[in-house]
Amino acid sequence: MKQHIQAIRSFNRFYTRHLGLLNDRLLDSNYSLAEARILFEIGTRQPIRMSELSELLGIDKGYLSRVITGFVKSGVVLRRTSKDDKRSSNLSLTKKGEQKLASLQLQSDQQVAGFTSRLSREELESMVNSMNEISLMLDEGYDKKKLAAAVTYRDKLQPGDLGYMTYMHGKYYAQDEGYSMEFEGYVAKTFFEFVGRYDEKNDKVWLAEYQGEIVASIAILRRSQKEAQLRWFLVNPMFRGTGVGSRLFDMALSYCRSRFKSVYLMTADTQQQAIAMYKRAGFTLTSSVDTNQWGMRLKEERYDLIIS
Amino acid sequence: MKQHIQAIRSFNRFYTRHLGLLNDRLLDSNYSLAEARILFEIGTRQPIRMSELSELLGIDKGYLSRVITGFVKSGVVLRRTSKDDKRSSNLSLTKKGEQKLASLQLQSDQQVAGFTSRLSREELESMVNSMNEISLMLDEGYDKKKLAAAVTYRDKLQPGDLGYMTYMHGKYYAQDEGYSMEFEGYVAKTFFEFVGRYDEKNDKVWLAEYQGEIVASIAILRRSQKEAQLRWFLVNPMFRGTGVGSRLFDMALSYCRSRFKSVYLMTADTQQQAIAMYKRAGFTLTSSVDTNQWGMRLKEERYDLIIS
DNA sequence: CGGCAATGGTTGCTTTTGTCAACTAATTTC
DNA sequence: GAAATTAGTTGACAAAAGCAACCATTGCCG
Repeated sequence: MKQHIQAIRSFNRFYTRHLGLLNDRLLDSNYSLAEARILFEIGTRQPIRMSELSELLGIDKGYLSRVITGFVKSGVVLRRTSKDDKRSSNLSLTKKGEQKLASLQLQSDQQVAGFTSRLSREELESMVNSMNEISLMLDEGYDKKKLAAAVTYRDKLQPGDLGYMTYMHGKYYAQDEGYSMEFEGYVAKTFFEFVGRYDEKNDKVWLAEYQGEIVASIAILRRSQKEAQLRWFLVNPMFRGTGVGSRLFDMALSYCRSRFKSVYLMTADTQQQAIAMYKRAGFTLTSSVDTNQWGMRLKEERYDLIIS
Repeated sequence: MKQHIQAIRSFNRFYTRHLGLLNDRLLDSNYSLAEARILFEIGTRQPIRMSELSELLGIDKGYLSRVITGFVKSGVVLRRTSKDDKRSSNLSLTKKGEQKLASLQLQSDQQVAGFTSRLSREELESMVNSMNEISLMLDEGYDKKKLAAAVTYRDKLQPGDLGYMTYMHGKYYAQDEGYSMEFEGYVAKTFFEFVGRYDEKNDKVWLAEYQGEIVASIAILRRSQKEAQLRWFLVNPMFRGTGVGSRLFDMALSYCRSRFKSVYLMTADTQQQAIAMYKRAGFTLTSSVDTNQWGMRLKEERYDLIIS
């Protein structure tokens, strides 16, 4: 915790300096940082009221008023009294303002391009992902729902997916349950078998991704004409409680309903959270066997769901 | 490219605002942002010269001079003329300065803690990783060497490692060579077999990690009393050309030299970069078979190295 | 060695940036 | 329909920052 805070403060210092460098160069354009920010916001949100601007940028309304007056005088901004509320005025850019902004944007783009030119495509992508994550998490209204909203879903398997799923199983089961590494070998085996018999028409895998990385998985395998098996249901701890898991689960179940008469799954009795979800969906315990696997004593349980 | 730049600029705007919020609250302490930054730098780097400070923080030396004079007057900073160079002076904090800084730090810590309190441990960790990456890449002196310097190495297998290695094989071989998904299944199989016969005393795996994620791997498997096989040598594209690969390769080879009479490896003729490295180390081509695997026509080659 | 250029820092002067409070006009609330 | 609130303006002022001239010292080069 403590060291995380130090790391964050160190980043804040670093980025203060970095933004300082960016802004220094901006001064060539006859616009101050504050002016450029204001111009930019008017440009992207026009028409916008002054109070919104001042709120958005955290700038004093008195100061803002003067800057806007200057903009109006120099002909880059149009100020029109609002019809709904004669106290306030709507701000928008004039043709000239659009031009000024465009050249400012270009300059800014080039600057950023300059700072990132030494990065490879992979590095750049990775950095942009990092930036997106930080914005997301530090945003005022951030909560688990926002995180979940940044998740995308797909049901088409890509190279690397099975490996990543193996990784997740190995890592999280060891982390959460203390399973030994044999478990990961076992999972690798199930995937290997799966690749051999994979039948796209019947077997389905759904994946949830965040920033290009898999954060949750589930699969349905056809076991007979009527019966399917639910497998590899796993959610990255960071995404538990976000609804990502239940969304995948729903996708899988609704596929089962359209296609099979029954579904079963194997799990360990320690998987309380998942089991609760299974039960809520109507699954019932149909067998329970004591085993001594993956370095643990546990009950291997089978749950079945008969589809009405 | 274009959209990456937009994303970066968007992040810059976001963080400008974020830092603005942080700094507003800082003003309670009677220190301006600039003063706080100066105090902080003196505190962490003392003794420090004014020219260094001005360079470090990007602050005008005239302005800095005045701020320092103020600090000296209020008794938080000590200014002593340097012995080596009578033009410059060494700055350090007085007892009082240390105290002021400590309380400033505390305040700053609490502020950051406030902004991150809603994040879970996993989220916080993920965000800090992101911040570290950004600092690294935007740092002035950044190059591949710096990236490589942030890489750590280990030879102890952890849960998840084999899965992650499978993932890397599946993803990168598909991306770089166009291999089909069967290849990943095959790799999964080799790992599964490996877990079954893994003998810590003879078989070794080395992994390179960056921000807690595996970015390169290599392994040596004992095949007989005298012979070993080199396997799973793979480097994340972002880390190619950084020396991470050759470092792993050296580790593996030096283990072989201490333990076996010969090493062999299997590869495809398309792996030009890796093959060049093998040859440089003294490996020679000993067999080459045309195959039709993983959706490709390619030569499966065997390279051997006799250890003198 | 001497002279000129460069460096480290100070100071005066200036502009930019920002704050605060008082004020007007319009709108909302009760 | 009076009181409170909101949107924006303005004047006065202070803080923050930049610029250039300047001094003292040091480094460099013929």
